[in-house]
Amino acid sequence: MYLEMQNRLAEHLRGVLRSKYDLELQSIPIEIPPDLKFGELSAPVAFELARKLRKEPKVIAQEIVAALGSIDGFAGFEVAGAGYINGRLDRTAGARNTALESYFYIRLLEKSGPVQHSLVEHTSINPNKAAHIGHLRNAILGDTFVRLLRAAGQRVDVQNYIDNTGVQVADVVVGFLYLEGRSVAQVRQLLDGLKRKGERVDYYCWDLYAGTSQWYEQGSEDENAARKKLRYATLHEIEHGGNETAEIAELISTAVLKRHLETMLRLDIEYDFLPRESEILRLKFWDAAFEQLKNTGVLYFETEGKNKGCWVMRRPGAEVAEGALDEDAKVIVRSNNTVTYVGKDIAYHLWKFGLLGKDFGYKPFFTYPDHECWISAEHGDEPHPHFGGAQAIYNVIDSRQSDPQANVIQALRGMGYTEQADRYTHFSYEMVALTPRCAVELGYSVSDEDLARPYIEVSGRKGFGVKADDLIDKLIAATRAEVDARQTGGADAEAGRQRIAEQIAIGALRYFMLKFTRNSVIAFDFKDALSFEGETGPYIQYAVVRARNIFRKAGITPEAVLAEFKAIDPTAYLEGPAAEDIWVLWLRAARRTLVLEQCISTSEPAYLAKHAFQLAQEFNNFYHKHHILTEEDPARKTFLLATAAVALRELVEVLSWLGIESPEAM
RNA sequence: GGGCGAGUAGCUCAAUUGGAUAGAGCACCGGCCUUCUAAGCCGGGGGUUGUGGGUUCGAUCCCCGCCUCGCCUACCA
Repeated sequence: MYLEMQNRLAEHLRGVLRSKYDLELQSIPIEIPPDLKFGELSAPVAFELARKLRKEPKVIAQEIVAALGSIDGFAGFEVAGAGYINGRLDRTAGARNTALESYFYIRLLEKSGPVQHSLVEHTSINPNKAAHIGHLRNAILGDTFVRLLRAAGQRVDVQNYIDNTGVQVADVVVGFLYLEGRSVAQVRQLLDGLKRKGERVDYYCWDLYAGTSQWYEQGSEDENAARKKLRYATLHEIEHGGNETAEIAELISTAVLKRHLETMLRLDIEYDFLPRESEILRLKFWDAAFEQLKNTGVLYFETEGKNKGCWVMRRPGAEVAEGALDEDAKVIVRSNNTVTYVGKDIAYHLWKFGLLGKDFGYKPFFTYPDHECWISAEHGDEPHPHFGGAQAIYNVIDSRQSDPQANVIQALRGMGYTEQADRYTHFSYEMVALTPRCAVELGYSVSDEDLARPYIEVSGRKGFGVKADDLIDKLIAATRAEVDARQTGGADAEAGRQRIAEQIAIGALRYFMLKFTRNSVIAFDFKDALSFEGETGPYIQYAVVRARNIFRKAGITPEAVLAEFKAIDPTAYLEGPAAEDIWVLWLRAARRTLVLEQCISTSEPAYLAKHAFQLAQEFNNFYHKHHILTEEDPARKTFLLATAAVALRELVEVLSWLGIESPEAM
């Protein structure tokens, strides 16, 4: 409702400016005033025009208000402060519209035109160790953004890129081959053994990877040099394929990848397609990209300076005089003819936009209750769904990768794909680090230098961090204890309690990862993450449960109440000082699509998290002040029930967009 | 050296992207359970928004200088 009214006001203002001053403004910002005494919507447009029209803002505002007349849905307009144009809504109409909004989905961008096809890539954990809290932030941000795009009516493919031939996988393979001295058969045996015992392969690799990383530095200088050589020899065998080393890499990376999918499924996170580095290499994506890059002049062969013999590209924003040597250029093809990571990434991104002229093979890999997740293959199965060829892409990758991401975008732009470059979003976010206190708590030895820092970066290489499954287990144990203590659902609700504890635990975790804006570093601490009070997921879920209890006890459904609400006149209950706090709740409820649009245009899910919290807060406030079931005036009771119904509907819907379930009881 | 980000209440973070009196949570202090569940509600103290200038009707936000911190910047992947 809010978004609709905002657009309506902006359109009318545009019309007034056109007819009265012959002015055409690009955008007419409409804001929500800081206090309800200023109305529900406000336009500071008069300030902007003051200089142009050489009049006082206040005078301009008065002229505009006079010309505005009356607008459907608004009770009136007035000038306040130094020249704000404040609009008051017709509260009765506003409440009725809000109550009418579909109980489940409202398609925000139903406007006109075809449905946008977007591709979101997230998670992308190297398949050589267990997922940790940093990966959780990535996956939760990505998954939530997918939900937001889908809520707005977009068609979205979810991809999880797998670097199964990189140095990280090579390191763990070195561990199996040379530290543990295992053959392919023995690795296979180990995997079977772990499976039988119900142990997690990714945990096993976590330790082995950290051990191997240490091993590279543990020996004498000569030994270390030899070990590094082994490392790169292993890497090249994996890249090349068709040998035992590559076979071990395939076994391990596939087993670990399955574990990652299981971990993420605990958080209700699913994928459609898993493109792998190995197929990008074997299907020769690079060769196709290289031709295009050379033909468009994005890449040039350097004949002088430190990059002599390499194919390089200019960095974005670099200013180099014509004909001068650009020593700072980015190397894409090394002098030994091998391709850098950015080079392969350019090829991959051409594929994402359907510009490469090549495609993956596809095989089914992981089955979800309602769909299949496919994986890339050199020779795929038929038939298969088609991925790639998207109009817009979002890469959920931490901010440390902003440089290579910018290079890829620059390359696309240079090749003439400017529209695609504009629709390429590096959805960047800051890392999750540990507070020194948390690191000590976990038993890591922490240097004095690190103890003085606000946070310490996690490191898979050092085996330093909190594993995702450990955190989830811990959260569920804590919520289960709380649920048991409260005897949630009655004394013999044993079976349901585990389910509820899981819903609350996941709600707490997802909310925790979403409440911070993307470019704020999360300094992780168990105390904060295990908190269920205040600005947390469980606080919001609790509000839902409270609302549901009202309807349970009243013996009526929210839908039935909203149907009854149509028949009463709520005007008397929406006006006057006593009604302000209730009207505030209605207004908040009416803001969902406005917030959704904001989240999508800024790629910032945190706004919706904040919205959910504020809505819950205002509902709790309302819950306390107005006792519904004892209300004697039947019309007023219907009005109060309708208020609760709208709040409940919005809470459940917004939580679902955040990937958080709404438990039946708490 | 260059690039990006950050610096806001004791702590952790917001601030509708330049708007009206800078707000939440935690922590601390004090109240509220015979009521639709206290994972809750109400009240209280807490601020020179790192710093110095500039731009304008208006700056936490934009520009310049300085200070502090983090990350990126290799023909490694």
